[in-house]
Amino acid sequence: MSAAPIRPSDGELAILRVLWSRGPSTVRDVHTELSKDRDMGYTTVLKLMQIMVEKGLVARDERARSHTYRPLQGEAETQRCLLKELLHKAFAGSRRDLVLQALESEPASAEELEDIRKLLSDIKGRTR
Amino acid sequence: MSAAPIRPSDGELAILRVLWSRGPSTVRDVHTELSKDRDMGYTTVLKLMQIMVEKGLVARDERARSHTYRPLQGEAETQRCLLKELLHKAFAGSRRDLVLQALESEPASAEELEDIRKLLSDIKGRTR
DNA sequence: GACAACATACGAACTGATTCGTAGTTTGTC
DNA sequence: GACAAACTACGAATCAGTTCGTATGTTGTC
Repeated sequence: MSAAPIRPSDGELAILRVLWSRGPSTVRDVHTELSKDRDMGYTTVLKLMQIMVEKGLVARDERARSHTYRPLQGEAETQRCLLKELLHKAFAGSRRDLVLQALESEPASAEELEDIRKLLSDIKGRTR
Repeated sequence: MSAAPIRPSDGELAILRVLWSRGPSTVRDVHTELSKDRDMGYTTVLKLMQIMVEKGLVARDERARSHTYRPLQGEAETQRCLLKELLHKAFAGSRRDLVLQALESEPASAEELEDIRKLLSDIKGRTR
């Protein structure tokens, strides 16, 4: 049994997303990547990543002078964790309502809907 | 054009949910309701609701000694707002992935899936 | 009128998250 | 060796959200 996923804060999530897409990275890598969007100092990212080690969100390889970090929990796992939280806080646990609002938020394109329809029949097939 | 919905904090959301389900309520009403779950002081709820007035989340009717509060934005609207935020923070904007994880989180029941399938074809019909 | 019950107002403490400056260490180059 | 560049460590300020104690005002009952 693996441990329950840890809920990352917003800043932590932003860093995790870089690690998920780039694979193990240094603080500089992550900072460079995040700097494309927001404007944050290098040591801010460093500090955040150090905290993430303590929390068990990432592991650090200290063999090289520039430590490399890798995520300790998967993207899907983390997404489910955050979604579950929102499900209970805002939707009283109704997944139906959640999906409804997800699809209503901005008009979904036809391809998007078709895509999701396929997804749904996949899951149904599996459940059967 | 109505104003963009305001993102409520967790505590504010809990209060809004009471107001959505009960309709206009006093601080005491809300406190009584929330006390069933968590354990929080009366003045904590009061303070929170006062802040919500300032933020424009709720309106206050001061005619009676016990002021009554009503929500200024709807439940669905607020849900979409929160969902949209999560969509971009955690799913890189992919609604498909979001719906996928929503359905995978806990195994969905057959009825639940069927329910959502209907929902989907409704939306498709509308888009067409 | 005195008192108890209950209401609002509000300052202040506390928490978790974020941000960054500064200090000190290691590495590479001349 | 001296210097610049790049790294980690860490204390401290700041901010939003939450919590609650205390002050103060109103109402109803005896």
